[in-house]
Amino acid sequence: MRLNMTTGRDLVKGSTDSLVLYLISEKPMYGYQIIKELEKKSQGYFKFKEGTLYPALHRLENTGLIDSQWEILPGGRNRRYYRITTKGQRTLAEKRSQWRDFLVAINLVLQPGTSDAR
Amino acid sequence: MRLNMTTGRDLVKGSTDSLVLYLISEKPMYGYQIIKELEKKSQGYFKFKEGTLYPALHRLENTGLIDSQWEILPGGRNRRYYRITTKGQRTLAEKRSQWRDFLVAINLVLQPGTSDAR
DNA sequence: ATAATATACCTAGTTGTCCTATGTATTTAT
DNA sequence: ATAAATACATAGGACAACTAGGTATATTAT
Repeated sequence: MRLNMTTGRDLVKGSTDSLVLYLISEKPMYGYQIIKELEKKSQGYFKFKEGTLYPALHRLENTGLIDSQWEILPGGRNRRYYRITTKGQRTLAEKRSQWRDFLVAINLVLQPGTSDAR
Repeated sequence: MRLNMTTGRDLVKGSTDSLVLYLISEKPMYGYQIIKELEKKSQGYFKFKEGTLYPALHRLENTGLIDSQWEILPGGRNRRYYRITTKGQRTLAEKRSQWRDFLVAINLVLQPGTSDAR
């Protein structure tokens, strides 16, 4: 039943917004494209579900970190392009440093050093 | 309102069980001790809430990754010591490799290389 | 003495993210 | 003709994390 036991995908929780924000910061992208790009760049590791990505995009837009613009394609298959905002860039920078802090903390714990404060 | 915006503690989500499992694997510990040790080792970064840790411990015990034994102290303040099981050790090893895979994937995405598969 | 803090356990209820499943609609490949 | 890919969307359920409360003893500060 529990599929996620061995995949380790739960680690993704909490990093979704950062990853998406980062990708969009490189160049404006639409949802479906983000899913494909993330999968390609990570060599198959990240396979975002639509039920994960689209709510995340709406979340990011609602908090003003990204904004969007529809591109009307010939036919009915339109695309919604997302662009990072100035606020989003500030937040992304913040998230980068948070990520570094997190890694440092993890390494401190895993470090087989003294557990005594000095 | 949203306090967690700047703390970056959401990154912890998904790594709680691994951290706890790792700590216990070093030596048997009781809940309160785990909270304090994690805080000390991480130099203040990890400050697990009781509402986070105790359910996590019960979760790990229910899935057979750890087991517990009460230590009766003189007075009424007893301690419940947790020990990693064989199954827990296997799972911990798995989680280590998942963590490595996750870091690799993240770095692949953040790498400013070609996004073309080769 | 007494109040506050630290130690030590616990859980019910809320919140929020992620996934499943489903829906709509067009285009391309078989 | 039919399946798969492209492209968007959301309702519902599962589950982890936190808030906030509870119980009880020991220690430290006032």
